[in-house]
Amino acid sequence: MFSQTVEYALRAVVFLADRAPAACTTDQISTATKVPKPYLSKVLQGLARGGVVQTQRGVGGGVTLVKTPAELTILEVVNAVEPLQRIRTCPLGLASHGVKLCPLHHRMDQALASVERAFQETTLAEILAEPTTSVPLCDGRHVPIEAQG
Amino acid sequence: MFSQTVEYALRAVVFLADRAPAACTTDQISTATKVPKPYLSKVLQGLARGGVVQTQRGVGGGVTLVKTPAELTILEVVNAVEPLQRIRTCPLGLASHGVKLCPLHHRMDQALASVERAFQETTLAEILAEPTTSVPLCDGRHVPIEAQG
DNA sequence: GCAAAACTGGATGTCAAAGTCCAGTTTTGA
DNA sequence: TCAAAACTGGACTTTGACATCCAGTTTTGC
Repeated sequence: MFSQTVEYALRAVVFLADRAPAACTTDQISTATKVPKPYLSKVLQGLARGGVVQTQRGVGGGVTLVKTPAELTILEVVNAVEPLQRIRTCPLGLASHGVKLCPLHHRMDQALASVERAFQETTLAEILAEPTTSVPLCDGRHVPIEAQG
Repeated sequence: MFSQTVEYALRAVVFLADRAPAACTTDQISTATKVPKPYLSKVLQGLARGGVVQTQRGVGGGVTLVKTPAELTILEVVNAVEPLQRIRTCPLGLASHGVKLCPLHHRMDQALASVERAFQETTLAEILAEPTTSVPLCDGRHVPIEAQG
């Protein structure tokens, strides 16, 4: 249902949000999120083009979020790499339908709308803050030195 | 978001529901739904394996729905050709997570759940009955002879 | 200046989904 | 019986997503 690219982009952004506002290298993100490094760099390029992250070359460089985790929604991340396509015109291309969808495609679009809404309503900060019995982020969660036992 | 195969399967089933309980040939369905005939036959084979339709060879044969339109949901059609995959385990394969999903994948799965719910709640009969200003089915809607002007 | 750290962008490889083709089987009706 | 109507199943082609590789560019610190 969701492409690998979207899954990878979200993992990377969650990791970056956890480390924000520090810059992280592609290597660090790749290791923590288990995304193949060469492909991750492509995904990050997409996120950069979409205005979600900034990159900085050279020693000490890396990737950082443009917005704070509290301002960034899942939807923005998804739309940066692979825009969520709502159904706006009849896929059969029937001129007679114009802008109005037939009942089938209307229902399908409602399902897409519910996904869009769920993604729109969730910020990265909320994901990091969510209480859970397991480790909050899928591995690689940053724990400040002073907080470690 | 939804594959071509799912889109094609739904178009075919909506058409069959409209003609139910009559049998339709692959040719008729292909023409009305604008799905390439060779590929449509593959999709229909999937629907047959999934128990959504029955096929009958030979002169006068064709494809029919196994259930009535009122009993058949969109979800059943989708699951027959391409099961909707909920996220049940951590995609990173972390043993430490067990059955509990991290917040990111929990949110993604909630989005999938909302799609599943929307599809579960809609029957083919509801799609055919839905009032709309445009033609109810995307072209090829059956109008009984006695009702034509 | 130079070497190491990092990202960039183009070329390439791999694989599954989408789509096509066709010879074969079943069924009906004349 | 036989031809036409229909579906079946396997082989093949095409396309795009996923993934890799590498030479090139930018930046920093010594």
